[in-house]
Amino acid sequence: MVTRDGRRVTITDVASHAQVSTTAVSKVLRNAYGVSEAMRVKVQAAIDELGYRPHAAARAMRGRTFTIGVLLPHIRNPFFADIVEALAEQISGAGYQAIIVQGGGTDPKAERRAIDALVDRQVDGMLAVAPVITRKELEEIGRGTPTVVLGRHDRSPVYDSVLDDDEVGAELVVEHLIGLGHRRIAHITQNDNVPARPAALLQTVRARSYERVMAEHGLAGHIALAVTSYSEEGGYEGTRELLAREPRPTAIFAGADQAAFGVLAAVNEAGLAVPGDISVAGYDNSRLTAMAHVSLTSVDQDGAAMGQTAGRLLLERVQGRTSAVRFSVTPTLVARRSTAPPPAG
Amino acid sequence: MVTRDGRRVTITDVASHAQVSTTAVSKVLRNAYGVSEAMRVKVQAAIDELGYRPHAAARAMRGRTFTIGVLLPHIRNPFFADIVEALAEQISGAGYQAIIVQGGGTDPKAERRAIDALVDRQVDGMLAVAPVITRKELEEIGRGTPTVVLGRHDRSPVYDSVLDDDEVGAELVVEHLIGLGHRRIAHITQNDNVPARPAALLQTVRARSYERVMAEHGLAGHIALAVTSYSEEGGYEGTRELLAREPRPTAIFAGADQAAFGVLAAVNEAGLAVPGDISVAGYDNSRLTAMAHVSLTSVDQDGAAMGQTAGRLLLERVQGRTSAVRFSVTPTLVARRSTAPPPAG
DNA sequence: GTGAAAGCGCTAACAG
DNA sequence: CTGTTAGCGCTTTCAC
Repeated sequence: MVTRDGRRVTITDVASHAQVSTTAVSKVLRNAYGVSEAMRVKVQAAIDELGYRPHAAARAMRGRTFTIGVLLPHIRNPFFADIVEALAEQISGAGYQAIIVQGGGTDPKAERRAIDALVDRQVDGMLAVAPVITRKELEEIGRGTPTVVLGRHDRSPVYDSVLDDDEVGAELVVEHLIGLGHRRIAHITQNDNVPARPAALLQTVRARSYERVMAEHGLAGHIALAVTSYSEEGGYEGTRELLAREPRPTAIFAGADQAAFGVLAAVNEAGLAVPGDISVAGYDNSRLTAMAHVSLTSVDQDGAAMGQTAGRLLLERVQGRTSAVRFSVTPTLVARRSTAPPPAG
Repeated sequence: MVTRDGRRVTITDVASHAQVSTTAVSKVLRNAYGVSEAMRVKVQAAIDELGYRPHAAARAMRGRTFTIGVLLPHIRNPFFADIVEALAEQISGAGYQAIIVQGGGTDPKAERRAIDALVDRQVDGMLAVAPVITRKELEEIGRGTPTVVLGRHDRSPVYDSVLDDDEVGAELVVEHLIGLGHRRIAHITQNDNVPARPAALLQTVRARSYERVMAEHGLAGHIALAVTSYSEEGGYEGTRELLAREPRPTAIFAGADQAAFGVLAAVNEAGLAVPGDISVAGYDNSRLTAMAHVSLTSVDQDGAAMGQTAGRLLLERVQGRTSAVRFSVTPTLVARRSTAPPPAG
């Protein structure tokens, strides 16, 4: 990949080595129309011999970069790994590479900077996971760069959407707990003060769905929300708050597994047993739920299907599709040992 | 950031808008030497007014990309998040952006592709976290792109190294367990069949250190290794294997927290208590260790310091430093409730 | 089917 | 201190 004089091998080196024009090499590289088999073989041989790889930045000046940018709020949630892995797998076949940038968690300014960084690097497409900026901003970006938004509930004619049916997911959990006999079911949610409309955020959908199902079962009076965050600390703090109420809940539904782990810690610390005294459920079905000391009831939302679909949609966009599509996965409940009937009395 | 006709705003637009040359704009952008204050103000006004952002790919053709590439084996380990966050924080002040690519975990081919992707995108510097390719390959890459390697124990005059003193870390754990009275202490390690020399890998260093300390205390006969992987599944499988031995260990030291969580699950499933029947210790001091149902004894290796240092070293390299440096953090033991004296008898 | 040449947006000499 | 100009490596007309 370097010439005798230490320079990087360029398309010109390949061309002169194969005794053809740079145009011909370029065409072979891109499988473009109009190259004879003989030419293809000759050029490919030169490419292999010199170990040539196209210079992505130079490509970016004219055509594609063969790069898909992924915006993640952070890389702490293993659930994101499922999404990214499936995406990478899906696009690699077409010669695409995924690059990841971290947005600022819940800070819209930092998120915007991260997205701009991708746009400035001329990614051919972008997957934005649970972004918090406004729909208007996303559309502005989507007009310039093919975009898939994952995990938001607002609709747009500009970008594609991939999401989990959080309404159903939350419903599954609450119905499950009610079915076990629980009435005092609490919920831990996340409240960000972000530009995006609350109804567009998955945490809002989960919380509203929780409230709705409670009300439908005549349990509106037992609605108890702890508004912290989808993190271990958030789950821990929220639980301490909920346990201090009188009477305390017999079940806690955390909006995310990470928060549920914090719930387990707080419940345990309070000298209470799971599920003997308190049932606990999470959301995401991350690997640790199965592994946890007390295996955790959770909602599976098939991150692999979401990531794979996002990849496919982006490739389609690069291919030229301009209409927006919306893909929703239906979650399923995975009941484990952390939920059981409430204690008698 | 787009002109009336939908084109992206370029340096030429800014120049004509401010009635100056593109050179002047370029100099202002880069804080280069030789611009009057008046010029700076005028150009900056035009930049702000037009919402101009430099085109990273175009920059890459001539000078810097202001991009640092980070290679991660995968994004499942939250410990990596500490490193990346600290790195991003450190370099953002200098106007740098971090982009992350996933190597193939333990697959050297995929890892090499991921690294090449960064090089092809002209990153100004690269942080390779726990790479598994050979030192020779790393040096080849390091000659072309400023490189910091994190978590490897081999030395190189070409790239910088940032690492945890895994020898000390493992020693702390084993001494701690021996101090509590344990003799049958088992260790769960990871064995990859990778191009890198085993001695260069942190898991080997931890395992060798475990064996050494055991031997030093006359416990060579009690050395028990389960060779699986640093993952929940690896910890789980390794533990089932260890518990089947006769007599079974009274303590299990997992080489990574993720594996330790699998240990907890397997121990629990076997109807044994932690730490009543079996003490468990991990490595990494990830946040969940404090939160876990049974809070986990672990080794803290200050990922933030490592990430921050990696960022600083990379900026120094970009600035022109060519000599290689090596930075090692000294780990500390964080004893929690998962370790206690062995059961009597 | 093939190649010559223009040009993407920027930076780095170099002149003025 | 400021501007003119060449050219980075590639893709894309457009001749041949």
